Amino acid sequence: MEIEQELKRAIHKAVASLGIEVGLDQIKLEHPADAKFGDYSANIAMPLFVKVKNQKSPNDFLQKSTGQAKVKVTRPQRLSVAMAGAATPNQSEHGSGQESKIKLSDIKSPLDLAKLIKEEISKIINLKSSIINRIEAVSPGFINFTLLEDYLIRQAEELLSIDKFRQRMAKSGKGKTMVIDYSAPNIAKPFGIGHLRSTTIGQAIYNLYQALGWKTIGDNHLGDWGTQFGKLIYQIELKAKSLKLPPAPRLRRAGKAKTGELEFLQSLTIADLEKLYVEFHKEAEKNPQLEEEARKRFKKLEQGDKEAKEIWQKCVELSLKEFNRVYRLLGVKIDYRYGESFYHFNGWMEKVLSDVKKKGLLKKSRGALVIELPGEEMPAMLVKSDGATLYLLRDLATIKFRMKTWNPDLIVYEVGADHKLHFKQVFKTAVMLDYLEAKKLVHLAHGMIRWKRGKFSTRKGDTIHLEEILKDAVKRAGKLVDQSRTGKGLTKTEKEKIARAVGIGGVKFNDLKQEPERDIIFDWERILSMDGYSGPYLQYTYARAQSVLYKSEITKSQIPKSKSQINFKNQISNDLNQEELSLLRTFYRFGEAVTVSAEQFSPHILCRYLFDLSQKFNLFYQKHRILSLKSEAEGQKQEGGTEQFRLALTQATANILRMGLGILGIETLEKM
RNA sequence: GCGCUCGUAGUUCAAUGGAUAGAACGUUGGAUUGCGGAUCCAAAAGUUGGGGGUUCAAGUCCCUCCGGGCGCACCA
Repeated sequence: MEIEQELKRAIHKAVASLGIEVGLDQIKLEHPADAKFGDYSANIAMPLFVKVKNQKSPNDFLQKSTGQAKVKVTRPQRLSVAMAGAATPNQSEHGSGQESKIKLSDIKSPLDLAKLIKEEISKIINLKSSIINRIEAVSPGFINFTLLEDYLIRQAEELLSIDKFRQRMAKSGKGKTMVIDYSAPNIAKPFGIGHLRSTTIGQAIYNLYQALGWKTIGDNHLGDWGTQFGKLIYQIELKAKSLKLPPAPRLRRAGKAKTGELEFLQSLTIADLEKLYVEFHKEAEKNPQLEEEARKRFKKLEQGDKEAKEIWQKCVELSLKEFNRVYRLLGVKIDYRYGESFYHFNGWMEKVLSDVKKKGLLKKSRGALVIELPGEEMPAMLVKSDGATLYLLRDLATIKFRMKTWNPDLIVYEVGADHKLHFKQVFKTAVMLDYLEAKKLVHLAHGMIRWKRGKFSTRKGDTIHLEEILKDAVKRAGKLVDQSRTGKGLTKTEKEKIARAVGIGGVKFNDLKQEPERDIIFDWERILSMDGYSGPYLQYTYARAQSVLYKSEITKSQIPKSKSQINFKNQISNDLNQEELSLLRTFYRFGEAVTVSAEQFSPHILCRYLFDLSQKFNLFYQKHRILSLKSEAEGQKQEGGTEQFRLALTQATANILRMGLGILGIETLEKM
């Protein structure tokens, strides 16, 4: 990554020495899609050419540049060009006896300018020729850089030790703290497929920032407070009444806790709660009065009613049991679990309300407490007209709490796109209350998993349980292991472990490989797919690489800990072949893939990278022998250097896959 | 109605404003007395929803139309 900065500085200097001023931040480098164009490419000559041309007739330039200023407002980069005239001091300052044959004024095309810049860059970069092999100016005006093989090899060597590489990667985020709010299933509702995205993407973002050296704090903001409990309480009361069961707390006080409503409560499962919730909504459709009843029950709960609290608690218990099962299956562990109720029981919402009052922002509207947001039609509602709280208030309380507890540089919400408006309101309000600056708040809104017709609705009961999918995935993976040719020598427990890692890894990867914001149409086959661009493909590549490394030790009877000591030094006797080179050219971009994934909150970028690497490795593997053959006569053996070198390539690939998959929350297997 | 968002091969998706729009699945054909065939290679497949504009350069930015999705205070 340092190389990129260095190149940019060189280009900047080169351009300046031609008497053209551009900001360093306006120099852009990219990796050309086609490897024949080198490793880095700069397009600076093309926009500059236009500017340089226009400067020739001053009037023209004025018109053009003002006209463009208008257009460019929306663009991030704006070129400011101050071209030196023929006899400015600028020119003489840089002009030496070595001045290029082509003059700036003679330039006819972007390509000419690119050539001119290239000449200047060559002068600068020649001094550090241990990095760049070739610089070319090509039509229509790109300047392409090809890295030196030696440099690529040095980069690859860094990857031979995972620990060292991790330390290096963790430099950029030192001292920064991020809180990420993810998963957040709702109590008394099943852990549906909708929460898969928040959980896997959120965990990946968490891991990405951690890899970059941030202090990361994961907080599972459970939906364990709110009017939905009013609905459940109502429905449970109704059921208990129809069973002629007296309310629980009274019985308990009377020492007869084993019967009645309490027993009914004890007998409930999460599936029952789900059913009750759906039943409520069915009834409420016919009789809107029920919504009112539910609101009353929630208000009772919020005011501390014992009976209501008992039912609530039971619901929380039941749900947590289910959630923990799913998290265990997923292999996800979230640092904290401050649910919404935490902010009720600890008085955080009152604190927020008093802040609002102090700022003079509290308004009453149709009996409810709201804040008016400048530029927004709708005010943000904090408290309902009946005095019960709303989730916006709880989210504000959450921000206040998180700032006080961790003082993070960034708070990320991995929550579905259907909450966009909500978070817009939350963020705006939090800034108005001076809790933090707007730039510290990010809503990473993932698209919905939905049917062809529309989104899943818990209210109608048409959810798909995540647990069911995960179990199915493990089952399918199990079948694959049985069929696999290497599966034969494995024990039953080994097979089970593999099936689990492959099944769960497959589901997770499937969710991560797509850009987060787009909707996903639910497709049973797709979510369980295990070939092509999939988790198991990457896992397979890793296992294959490990297998080669393992064998290399057996044949050479090396001790295991020497594995990571394979190195490139003085090992290359021949020219690199195309596949070796393409691996080397992929290796050094790993850190960049991690950084970009994190910055853009897009794990799919890392997914792409890892898949690309795997494809390249598999092709390399197919075309070239890594280990020398024992049976071959001494003289015919691969030269030792080649084997060492290829083993190092294999080791680097395996290490990247292990780190990368680790970040994605996917297990790697030594055998599968 | 208003706001946000998406529309790319048969399907599912990529593509920091750059070069010939790339993958995977599916289809067709091929590869192994060698390190794991859960692999690899090749081929066919595209008017990037339509139209206009900005730009040296547009799938990408702007406008407009069409089509899907999400949201629009007393659920979360």
